[in-house]
Amino acid sequence: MYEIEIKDMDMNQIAVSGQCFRIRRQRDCDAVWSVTANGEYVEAVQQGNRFLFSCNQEVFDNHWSLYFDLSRDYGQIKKEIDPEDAYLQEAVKAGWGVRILRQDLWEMIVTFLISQNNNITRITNSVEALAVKFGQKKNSRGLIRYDGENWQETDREFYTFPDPQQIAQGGMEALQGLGLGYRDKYILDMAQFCSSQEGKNWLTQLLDCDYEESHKRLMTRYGIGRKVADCICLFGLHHVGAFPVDTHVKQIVAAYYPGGFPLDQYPGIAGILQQYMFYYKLNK
DNA sequence: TACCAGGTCGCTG
DNA sequence: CAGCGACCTGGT
Repeated sequence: MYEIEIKDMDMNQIAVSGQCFRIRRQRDCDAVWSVTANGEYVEAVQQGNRFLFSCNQEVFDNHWSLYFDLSRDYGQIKKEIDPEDAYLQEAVKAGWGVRILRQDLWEMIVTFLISQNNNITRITNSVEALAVKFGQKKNSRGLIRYDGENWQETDREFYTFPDPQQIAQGGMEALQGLGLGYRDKYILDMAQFCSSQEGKNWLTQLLDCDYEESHKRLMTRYGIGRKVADCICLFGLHHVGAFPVDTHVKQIVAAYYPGGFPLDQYPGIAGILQQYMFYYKLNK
């Protein structure tokens, strides 16, 4: 176990902010969060700014610290927001603990292919169904309460998110029954492409492209339009200047930003502000 | 019963 | 290039 103090972070807000679909409350205990990412698993308990993780400090420093984007000062971001912008200020007040996680590129590609014209409950179910069906079952450590106040480690099982080959393996047939709907063909096409050498290179090279270039390259693939490409840039490549405009953001802009959202005012951080607004709209 | 959900595709004008 | 209907599916 490892205990650490972290500012500007709230597990619940992150879990329901619509950027990740594999952070959820541990089924046996509401206070425990289970997090699956990059082939690893950890559980966490939060009390205010204090967090207890089920991994040791070395694993936390090498893995989870990066995942939770701890090197970025979100307090500073908040200070850069226009104090006159009432809606954004309200959004930050509500979603003060939202961060942009550093998630796996391939997982984000598949996840946001699933997300189109869909809702968060169904996306979550489909992502988990993919993991259970095609992912690898692994063992890790979790947290369990042993008296009123203290925690100890316990064994857990989890499923990794499947790689392209694992998803492509069974063809269209294997993708039925996962609630993917018509998106199944996009996912199969992407899985087959990313299993090829050309696709592997494409994935690797995306990591080195700037926002403009990666957005352009993502858009060339079947099933990825402007919005999904922006989500992949923001959540899978950590281009936090990307500003995905979905149905909710459209509604926000229409209601509160008659002249359009002032993107010019926030170069390089618009995606973080978008996340505050998105969280606020869905959870107020 | 219709409409909606973190949209995109394919077709039409 | 812009506009528009179709689209899996589960929930209100």
